[in-house]
Amino acid sequence: MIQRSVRCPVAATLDLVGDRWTLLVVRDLLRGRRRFSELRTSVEGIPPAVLSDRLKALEAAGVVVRRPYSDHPPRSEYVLTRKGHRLGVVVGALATWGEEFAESDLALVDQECGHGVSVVYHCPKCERPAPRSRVRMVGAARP
Amino acid sequence: MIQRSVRCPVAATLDLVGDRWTLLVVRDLLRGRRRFSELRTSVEGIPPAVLSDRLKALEAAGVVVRRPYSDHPPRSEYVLTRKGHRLGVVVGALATWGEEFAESDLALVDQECGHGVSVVYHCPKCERPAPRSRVRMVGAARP
DNA sequence: CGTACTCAGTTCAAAAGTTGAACTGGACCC
DNA sequence: GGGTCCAGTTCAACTTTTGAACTGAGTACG
Repeated sequence: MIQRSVRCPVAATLDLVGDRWTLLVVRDLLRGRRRFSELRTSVEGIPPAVLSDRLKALEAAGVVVRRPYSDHPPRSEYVLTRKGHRLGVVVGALATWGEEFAESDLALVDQECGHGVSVVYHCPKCERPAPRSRVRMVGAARP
Repeated sequence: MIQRSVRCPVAATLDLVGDRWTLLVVRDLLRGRRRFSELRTSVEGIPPAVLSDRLKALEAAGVVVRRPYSDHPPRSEYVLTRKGHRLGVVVGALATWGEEFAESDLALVDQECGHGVSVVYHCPKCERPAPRSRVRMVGAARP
């Protein structure tokens, strides 16, 4: 994806993971898939050349690491970094919206209570949810 | 975007808003932009033909409504529906990730307390945040 | 030993999507 | 009557994606 003169975090994120198929690959890495062949079947319809490309791009972006687990024949698996795991919230937000507004039969659940969870705004300092209506995107000069 | 045989909410959402530029258009609609010319300048670099296409697709998906505000010359503005406003959490999640992991100088803030907010998992029944580590995507047969 | 099959990709031509630049056609401005 | 703004459209060049076939090393079966 083309480098924009972006300082917008949304655009910056989409530059890294906004290409077609990329977030579906991340979704399945989050679900524990690690190998090329696993991803190839679980990301339904992805052409192998695209999967290969996306994994290279995700590696270059520091979202996954490639871990060889055999030399002969050369075999690797792909594991999310911390940076990659944090994309879970993005995938979760897409899932939450899709559950409400598109046809689907998968859901996010909290394993402890078993309830369906959603993705919401949250103020970490006040330790409380921040209602949608109160949230704005603003310029914030950073060092 | 091509119709997949998907029941995955992530894929379903990406089918509607996963095309290049689409979420940047939504970002600026969330920021209150309404007119073609406003969007054209605020979504930096978007070719007008693409903006036109994306607005048509968002309208077809029920994410925006086109509201004529003049007959001669014909002029419309584009306003998010409830469905469209709910994409705020997706855009917010992309922003949260981008703030932490990519270069940016915009932030999400709660207007009431003034603090930066992030996007997190939340269990509405238990009324508490759900830690990332506890959240799983599972099959959930729906009527 | 020979054949089949798996895994992790690569190759390549055709199709689809994107870009950039120019153009349209009203309305308003002076 | 010339210039500008708005909301787009047109089109050729370019890039990306798709789908199908192929590779090459290793394992498994008989």
